[in-house]
Amino acid sequence: MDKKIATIQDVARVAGVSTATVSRTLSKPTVVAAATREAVLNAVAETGYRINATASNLRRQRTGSVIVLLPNIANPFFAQILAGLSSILTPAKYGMLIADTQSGPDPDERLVHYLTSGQADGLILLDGSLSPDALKIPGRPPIVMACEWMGSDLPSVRVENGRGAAMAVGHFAQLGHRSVGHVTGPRGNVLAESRLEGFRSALTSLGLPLRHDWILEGDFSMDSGAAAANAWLAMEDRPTALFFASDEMAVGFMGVVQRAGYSVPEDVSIVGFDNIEIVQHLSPALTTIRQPRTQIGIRAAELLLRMIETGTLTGPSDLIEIEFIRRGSACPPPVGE
Amino acid sequence: MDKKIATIQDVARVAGVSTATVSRTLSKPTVVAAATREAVLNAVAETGYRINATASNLRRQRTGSVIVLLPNIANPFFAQILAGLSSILTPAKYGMLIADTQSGPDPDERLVHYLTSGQADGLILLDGSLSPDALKIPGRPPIVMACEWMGSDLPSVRVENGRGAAMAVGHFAQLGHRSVGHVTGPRGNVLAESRLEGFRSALTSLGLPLRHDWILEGDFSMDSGAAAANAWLAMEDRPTALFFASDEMAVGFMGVVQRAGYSVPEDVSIVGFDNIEIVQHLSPALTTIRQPRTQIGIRAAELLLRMIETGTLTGPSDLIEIEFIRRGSACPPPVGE
DNA sequence: AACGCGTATGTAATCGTTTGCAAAGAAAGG
DNA sequence: CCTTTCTTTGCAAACGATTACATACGCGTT
Repeated sequence: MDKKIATIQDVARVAGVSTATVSRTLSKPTVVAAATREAVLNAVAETGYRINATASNLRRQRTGSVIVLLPNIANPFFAQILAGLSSILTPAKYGMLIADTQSGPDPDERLVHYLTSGQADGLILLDGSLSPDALKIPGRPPIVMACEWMGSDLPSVRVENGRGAAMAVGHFAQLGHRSVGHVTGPRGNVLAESRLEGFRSALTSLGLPLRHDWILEGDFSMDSGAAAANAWLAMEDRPTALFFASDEMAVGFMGVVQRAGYSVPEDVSIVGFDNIEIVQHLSPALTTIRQPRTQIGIRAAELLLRMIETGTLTGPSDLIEIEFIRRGSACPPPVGE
Repeated sequence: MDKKIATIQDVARVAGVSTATVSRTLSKPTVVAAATREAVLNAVAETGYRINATASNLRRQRTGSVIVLLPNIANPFFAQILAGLSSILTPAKYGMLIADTQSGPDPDERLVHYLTSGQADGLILLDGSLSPDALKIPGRPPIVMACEWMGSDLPSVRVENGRGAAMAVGHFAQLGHRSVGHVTGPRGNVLAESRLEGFRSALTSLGLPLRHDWILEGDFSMDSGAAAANAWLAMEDRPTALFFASDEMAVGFMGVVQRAGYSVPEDVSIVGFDNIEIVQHLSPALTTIRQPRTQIGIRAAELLLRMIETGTLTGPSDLIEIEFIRRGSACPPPVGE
């Protein structure tokens, strides 16, 4: 009954070699003679030796893990990005540490904490509303943004948010809508801002009216979509089409208006953003802008690994194509309006 | 420009004390004299010292992180459990390492790998379909199951799956349904099995017919719910009520039948399981069984931390209350059927 | 003066690897 | 037979913290 776990010393003793040779056999097998190598591998099997990651990391001055900082784990939107990240990090022998900025008191402070704590070889940021000041920290590990970030030149993987908004507005215009509204993401969030900006400029370039009372503030959540629905129901002069900065808000909206006896898209056309899995199963299925979330995760992880490997803090930014997905939640506006 | 990060040695030098004193000041401040403590803290501030977790962990023979093993990160169901876990682990200074069993080739092998690799002080399992053999490993870290597991006596946090199913069936019976079907989770998954079992025994104890062709196999996903809908539509003799082993399947089902021109609940009553956030925003809002997922995560994390702290491999099992949530997706069966 | 005791600090070993350097031996060339 | 070069291995010093043990000092007691 071997209660204690074997160390490299034990393996060395069993194999009749030095610890150095064991270490080399495991890390660069080509430099040791074939016979020795075999002896060592046998000893490893016999003792059930597993390399102690902590000791290895200490000696090699690395941690073997990257931290993913996101605003809210419970948001399914991030879950798929995580899946993409994991699919790259795991095979590369990096652990994926998850931390959410919301759970603590001050999000920015959390960021600084992780930047300085040396707990990770790299960071991936999924939160679009963190302060850029944190970047000044000397000796910080490489960071990759997996979304846009205000005026920062951090390496990033992002998505054409503005163009997505323009696609939505263009679709409405093509269907004949002239009164188009927008439900935004939280103020201060870059994703929200750039979608709003895209919405605005698309409206003006298409010669459609831009009405402030048709721009409703949301926070990406379903509840805020439901709130927007109530606001919409209470309006005197309603827009016939609404572009939502997130699918979740569109879902919340649809639930309320449908239960109020209105029909989507006959009474109001809507387009979401993200293409979360569920929206294709709704009735009507939601027309939306697809963000390839797994892809975003994969690219971000690859980029970060490259930076860690080469030891640079800068890197290219990657722009990922989005796609307009036409389903059943938008149609021409009701006649006579 | 201090490129290099300060070590405990630097702090000791600046403060004019030994490294031992610095370490003690930081870990148990009461044992050092007030004046020394202040000097050390000043030195810490001056040098910008951050404790090196890797070195600390090596010396203390721990890792400071726990691994969460789940079947599929992208499943929003787990996201909230993760949030609960995180809310406990983070304040307790434990990192949360996420790994999914699906991404690799052999899930069981992954489990064994993490069990033996010594990368974590503890494990939390969210996958209901892993082999119990893995537990035999000597010297393994403590494990907590956050769901049921076949015939294992691992400490766990679980939910009254069988009772949930019985609640759903009871509700249907009370409304007057006599033909009740079930869409299951994936075969071999414990959650799925116990809900199915609960469904079966509830039917018989209520004297309702148990028909095999009314039990459809799903896999918890929306797509499988949609498939079940097509199967239902194709039936000669349809059940008037369906209990789903997951909300997601119920959503998939509802989408298909609604687009096929049927109405929920007038044509078919449905009840889901989980109470995922979205279902209250659907129309009709889904009647379901609520599992307090954040709560599950919290309890599991607390249990695991206690086990780590006391160094035991066994612990109590925690049963979390579920709740029947009546919304709008079930009503009395259509007359004349 | 000797002793005991408590408090505060320092010394140095230790955790388990990795790796620069040196040494040993073999092969090759003159 | 003496260099030179190459391959293979071992020695021992890191990596940066924690902590058992030793030491030093102050102060009260006998």
